[in-house]
Amino acid sequence: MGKKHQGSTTGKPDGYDASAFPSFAVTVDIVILTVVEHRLMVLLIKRAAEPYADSWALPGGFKRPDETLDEAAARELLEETSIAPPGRLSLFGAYGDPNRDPRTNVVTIGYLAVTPNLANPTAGSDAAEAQLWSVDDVLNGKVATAFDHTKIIADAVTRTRSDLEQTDLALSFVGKTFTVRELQTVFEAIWGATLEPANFRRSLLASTKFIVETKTVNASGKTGGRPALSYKATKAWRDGSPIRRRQTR
Amino acid sequence: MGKKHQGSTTGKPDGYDASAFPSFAVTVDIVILTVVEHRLMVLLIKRAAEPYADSWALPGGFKRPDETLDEAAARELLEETSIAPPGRLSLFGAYGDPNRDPRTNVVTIGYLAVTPNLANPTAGSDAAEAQLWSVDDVLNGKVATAFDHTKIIADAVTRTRSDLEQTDLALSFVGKTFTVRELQTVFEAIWGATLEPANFRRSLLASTKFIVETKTVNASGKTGGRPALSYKATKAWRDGSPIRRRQTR
DNA sequence: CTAGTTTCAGTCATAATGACTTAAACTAGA
DNA sequence: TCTAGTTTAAGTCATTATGACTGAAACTAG
Repeated sequence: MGKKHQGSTTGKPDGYDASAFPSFAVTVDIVILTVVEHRLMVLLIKRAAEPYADSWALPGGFKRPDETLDEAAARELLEETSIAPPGRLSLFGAYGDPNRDPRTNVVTIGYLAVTPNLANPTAGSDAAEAQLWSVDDVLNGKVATAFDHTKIIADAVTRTRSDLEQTDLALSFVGKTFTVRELQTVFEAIWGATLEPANFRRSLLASTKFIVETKTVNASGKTGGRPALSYKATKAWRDGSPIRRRQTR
Repeated sequence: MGKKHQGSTTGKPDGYDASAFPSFAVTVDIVILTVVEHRLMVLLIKRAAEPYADSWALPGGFKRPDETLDEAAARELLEETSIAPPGRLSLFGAYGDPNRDPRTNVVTIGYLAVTPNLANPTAGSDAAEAQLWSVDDVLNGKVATAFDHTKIIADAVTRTRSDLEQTDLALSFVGKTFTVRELQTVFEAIWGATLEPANFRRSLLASTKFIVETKTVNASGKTGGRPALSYKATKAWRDGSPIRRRQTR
């Protein structure tokens, strides 16, 4: 605690002089993830204007002075994608590199949203502008993204991988009822791993039941094989995921 | 994707008109944690000026336009506490509620820093202004904090509890060499739990060695008992903590 | 009716964990 | 100097969790 402080101990201005500190634009960017056909996908929107015209960008926009960051994220999600407030909309990062936006100083807050594999996620009046992309392709640079959005998506995926093990995030990727295989597909797609179906099932149905059978019928386009039972999650998942990521030793 | 977008698909301005979007001050606030005598402590600075004069606040300050958020956090940490760049300085949250600062629109980014239990952490020329407080006391409202800093500290602690299980964060709380008991104290203080010393030791020294003995002597003010061996961490910790938090079933 | 596929269920050996017990090495006081 | 108390280190045992399989059950497609 050697150095002396200037005025306020927090460095914030004592008075109201708005010109005494640099000003920034603040935006929220939303990483919407879903699993489609065993692949983790992210929703991106094609930019029409410069900079980064024709590049693919995360949905998002400016925070307003009279709303919280959470509210801004929920509002932008609805405005730009028509996706209803999902069960989960969580902040995972902040990005403020000086030149991340060539126009002005923009600090953006990254939010993570997850939706079940919708029947036709990109269908809509703006279908041509919004599209699901494979996360692998985005992170491998096969998709031209705007700003530092590749980095933001990478961080969101890292958080998602971790939250799979720590929370009940996996349930956000499936519907209210689901089959064991559907759940396993989520873990496999996000972790990029293959799990033993029998062991996976056992972990969910061990002494502490993480899922219980339901009578609902699952109408999936099956290709053959024994029909899967339909399950729903119990509250046990609140205390941590039953599925552990196997560390590569 | 129902609603139409106005101009830019990301909601960012197409031109350069700085008045087209609301401006904010952006600050970084740093939660510095350490463990002293079995208790998790946080470093706070007494505010001299309004608002919240005489309240206790997190060290922090304004981000400059020409620096990254990480750089701003490192700079403010050094300026306000003279703490050298710690091994870890990680972003854990962002706070932008409309009225969190009564003077102007301030969005703050929360950073977590951790230091070993220094011999005399608050000693220095400004000792009267900076002080370690028990995290429990802060979260129980026994300390008058400025702004929404109690909430920020709570989030930092939540992240710390989680990172203890996921990363090698625990090592940041101790020196380069340490005793098994010192490490256990860190886990116990942060998780608010008691661990079996024998099992704790076994987890660290199992087939995969997370710590190895060193020849250095630990000069701690002992009160009696068998002298503890000195250990240092191995790289095995990179793949996840050997100590798991026991879920309260 | 048969082959193929997928879900569901069980076995077995090994690893990890919680709860203890015991030994070792020191300090402090009688 | 001896003894009680304390702390670290090390070992035991039963239970649970996990990886790797095997096999039965229930469907589809030809």
